[in-house]
Amino acid sequence: MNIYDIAREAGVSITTVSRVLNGKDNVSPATRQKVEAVLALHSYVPSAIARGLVAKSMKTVAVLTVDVRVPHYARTAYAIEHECSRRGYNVLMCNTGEAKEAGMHYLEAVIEKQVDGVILVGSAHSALNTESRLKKLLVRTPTVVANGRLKLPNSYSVLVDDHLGVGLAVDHLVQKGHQDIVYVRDMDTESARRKYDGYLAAMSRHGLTPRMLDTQPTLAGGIEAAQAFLKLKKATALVCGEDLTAVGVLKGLLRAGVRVPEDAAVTGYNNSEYAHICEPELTSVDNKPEMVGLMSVQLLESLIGGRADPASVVVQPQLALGQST
Amino acid sequence: MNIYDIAREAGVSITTVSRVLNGKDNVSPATRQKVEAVLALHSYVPSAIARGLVAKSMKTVAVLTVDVRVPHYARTAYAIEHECSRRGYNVLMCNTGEAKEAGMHYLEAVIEKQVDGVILVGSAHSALNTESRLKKLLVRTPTVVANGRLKLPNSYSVLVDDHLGVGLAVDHLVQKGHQDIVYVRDMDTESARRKYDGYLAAMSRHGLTPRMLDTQPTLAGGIEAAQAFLKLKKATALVCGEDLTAVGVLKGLLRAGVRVPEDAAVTGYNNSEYAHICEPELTSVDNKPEMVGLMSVQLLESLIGGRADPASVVVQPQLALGQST
DNA sequence: CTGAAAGCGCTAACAG
DNA sequence: CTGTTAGCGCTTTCAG
Repeated sequence: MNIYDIAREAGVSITTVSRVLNGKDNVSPATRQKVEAVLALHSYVPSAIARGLVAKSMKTVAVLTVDVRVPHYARTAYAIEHECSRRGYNVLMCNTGEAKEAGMHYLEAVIEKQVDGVILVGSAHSALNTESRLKKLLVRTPTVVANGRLKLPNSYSVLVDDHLGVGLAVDHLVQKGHQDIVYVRDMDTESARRKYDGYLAAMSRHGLTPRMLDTQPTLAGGIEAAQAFLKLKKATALVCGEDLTAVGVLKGLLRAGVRVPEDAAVTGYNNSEYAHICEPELTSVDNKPEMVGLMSVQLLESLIGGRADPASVVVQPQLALGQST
Repeated sequence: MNIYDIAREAGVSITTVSRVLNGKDNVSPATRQKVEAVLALHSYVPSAIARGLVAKSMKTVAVLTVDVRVPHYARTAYAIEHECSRRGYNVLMCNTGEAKEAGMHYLEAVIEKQVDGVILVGSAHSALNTESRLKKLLVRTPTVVANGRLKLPNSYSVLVDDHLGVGLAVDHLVQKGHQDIVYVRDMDTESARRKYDGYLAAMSRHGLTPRMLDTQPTLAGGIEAAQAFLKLKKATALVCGEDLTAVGVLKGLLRAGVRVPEDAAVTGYNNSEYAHICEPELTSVDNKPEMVGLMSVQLLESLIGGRADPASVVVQPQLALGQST
């Protein structure tokens, strides 16, 4: 059942049907009614593909995350989808994993589908910068990177000031009287580097000596970090790069009989559900994924619309206090 | 840059370019090479929209969940996307929320886009059964419901045996010596009803008296349930309908100084990350979202392919032991 | 092995 | 207000 069938059945031209379909006003009430009756009778659904061919747009944007199962990405992706939907776009979800090849593969697929824009979530995607094909692939497609950067002429970023974020955690601990604050480094992305730099800067600002423990961003990684922490002399607080790691640290400390926050304080990052599930609840840096998602879509649409002065945006994180500090 | 430009530049017909693009074998090596050179030179990307118009398929499926931020849905959606991608499909992500209207709205949008199929995740979508438009909307679109049902001729389900799942939890508690096992009911979906029925059946099977507490599927809801539980006389265990609720219950018990599992045992449902984050870790029913996602895609593709005998599938949950029982 | 021509379902000038 | 006519970029007969 296509527009021709409808036109024939209503005894009008396809142009008229198209006009009714698109709510144009240059159709007489009588004709409109006649056409609408036929439309309703068959529950007619126009083909967005055919429309897309003409309009060169399917009103679709692609969102690439490493893995939507990671709560922080899920929140960002949700916010993006929500805002896109509000603006009449649908969202293609892509879980790229860590491998660059997979990311490129997804990009190729969605570029073929002529998505109106692409949002890359997470600084893990910065690795794509080394792909020479990338430039050619994305020349015609507006791209926004949420919390990362891409060196391309038509790509912009929404960045979270992670440097400041970790600083907030350190300042808070110092204010609580801590001096020997250890950083638990758990990832190796661009964003993770900004966090660590933020820690170093904050410690130096307070005239304190930085110390760092390396581990994995998992529960087990956190537990190991806690064990390592307990062997350090007179360290009293841990600043973690991820909530999950912080929860692991908490577990490790509690299992060793260390009281939190009395004997040791812990901070997390992301202020995810994880931070609220554990007991005591974590003090964590809220890096505003909903805001980042919203801004990303705003930025993307201004790029799609070819509007002037799209500028990269920086979101300010906030410290969310829990009982772990 | 379209197929005409390539054809002109390579000095061949568009038909030949199309053949090269699609890897057909009826092209001479020389011609193929010539065309491929031009293709590569311009990093040519064919338009999936134009192809879609001819093929009447964009190799896309829509996945509707209430909210991807819920870990269980995120895991299911991830599994679906992963499997779809493997089979050459892209996935449209839709967060419908609880309202039926929103669900219908998303369905209309993706049906217009001629998705090859739709996967509805979660029994919350069963509410759509009351929508009369639904039937007309989905007549031509293969539909799979993951953990729910839709009364439509061309829709099939992948169901989790939640009745059995809760039964496993009860059996385990009974085996541990518990008699007074309370059910914490936290949702009102089809799946939640199956869980409660499973509880009742299991209790009756063991000749025990069922008791039930009603609350919300949130941390706060769990905490309230724990408080209510403590007022009951001689109850020693709680079976919860969701991990998040169970974590709340745990929190409530620990805060009241009740030791888990010594004084009271708790089980969750979903075996999500939540279950592992809390201390002690939860014994939880693993309802296999990855398996459900995989089966859903398999089923959907057999529907799309018009293959014979697609049948609804039932997945068996398993009990994942933690330290909370 | 190669190309001409028709058409997928729709929108958009351009005439009436 | 309405219809005719071209495409949008591609695949697919059907002839050579």
